Amino acid sequence: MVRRTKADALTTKNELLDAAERLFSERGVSNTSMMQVAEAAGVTRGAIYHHFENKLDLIYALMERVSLPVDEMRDELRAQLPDEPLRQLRERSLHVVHQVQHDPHMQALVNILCHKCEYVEDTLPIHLRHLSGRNECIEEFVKLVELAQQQGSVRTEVEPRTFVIGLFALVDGLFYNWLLDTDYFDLGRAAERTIDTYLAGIQ
Amino acid sequence: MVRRTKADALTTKNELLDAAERLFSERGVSNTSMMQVAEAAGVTRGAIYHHFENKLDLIYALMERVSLPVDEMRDELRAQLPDEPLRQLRERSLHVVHQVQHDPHMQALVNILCHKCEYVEDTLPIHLRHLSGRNECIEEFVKLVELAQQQGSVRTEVEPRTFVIGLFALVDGLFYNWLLDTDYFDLGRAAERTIDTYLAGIQ
DNA sequence: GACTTTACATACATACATGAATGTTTGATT
DNA sequence: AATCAAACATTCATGTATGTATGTAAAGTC
Repeated sequence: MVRRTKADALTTKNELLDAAERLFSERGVSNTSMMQVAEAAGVTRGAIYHHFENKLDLIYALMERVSLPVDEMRDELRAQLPDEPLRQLRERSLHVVHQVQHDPHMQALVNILCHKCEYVEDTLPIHLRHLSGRNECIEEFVKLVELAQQQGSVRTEVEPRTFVIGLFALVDGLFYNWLLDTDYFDLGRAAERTIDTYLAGIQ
Repeated sequence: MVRRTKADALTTKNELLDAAERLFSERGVSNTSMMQVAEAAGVTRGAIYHHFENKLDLIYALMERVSLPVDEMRDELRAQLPDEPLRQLRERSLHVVHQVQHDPHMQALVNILCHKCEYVEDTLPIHLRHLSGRNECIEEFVKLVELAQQQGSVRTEVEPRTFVIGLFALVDGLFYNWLLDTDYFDLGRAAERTIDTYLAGIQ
């Protein structure tokens, strides 16, 4: 099989991304060769190197496919619950949890970043992106907690930043452990209970 | 350099372990070859394959060097605080946090397991060990929460298991994020505050 | 003191993975 | 209709990791 229309090329590219997502998530990034990805997508290595520069570029493209809907959710909740900053925190956290639990792409990607990919110098650009996204989100959350504090619904001795770091740690930790063994507990249920417990601790 | 006494051999073995710990933690497991470990320890590859069967065996040996002091702490606290199960939880959690923060070996190992090693089929024995240790510990913690519930210091609608999973997630998440950038927040301080917040949520 | 074993070093065979170079076919353009 | 370029396939050159086999000198053993 040789060369196709532009639409077909896009199909090939997506099949490559799907295959990469699956193989990386199943067998690990450094344990999966470009050839294996190509074979799984039904093409040769030539196809991959035509669409992506190298493995890093491929992972990078995987990330681009997902992380968009986070921002919409923020704006939506901000409009819906303008006077309840803590509920915005809660709903945004639970929303991400819900995505990871039910969206296969999201789940595979978080799994890759969490368990199937080593944090080394080569992958720095990817992880820098990860970190900057996280930090940005933390800043937003801190503002929400400060707002709640001004409203009097959060004790004044609570440090907003430390509290938010804990919330992120809780969610990340739930992902981390759940992805190790998705049968060990129900993610959505555990997230709801534990986040509410954590939130109850500052009120 | 050729062959030495038994004591020297043990030194060589430990230098190999130190080198592996450092390189794995700095550059990732699959990104570090046996030869690099050997060179860093000042020996040739032959030395490694003499002391360890392969890379997995080496990682396994790294784990053996550390995880012992956890059990002592449990027994000690159980004796010291027999009537305060929640404080046992708190102190045990904070103790592990303290270890990760201040013991270089522990920190490197957690870093390796967390960020520098892919969870794939090859490394299954290692991760199974990790999981079984975790689950065992979770069971102990659940018993402590149930005890606290019987004492009336924890609300009855709290599910002990879910609560404990959250506590583990919180601690794991703190490790996970702190190890990504140890300057971003102070681990010990954040752990103390957030764990107390979480515990306050069930009282 | 002879013999065996330990503790490595050296050398080799094999197996992949990568990246680039080159070839080929067909859609797109004019 | 001719040309160009996209979309791959194929091939090759290179580097590198692994495991093993073999060599060797000193330590242990009796």
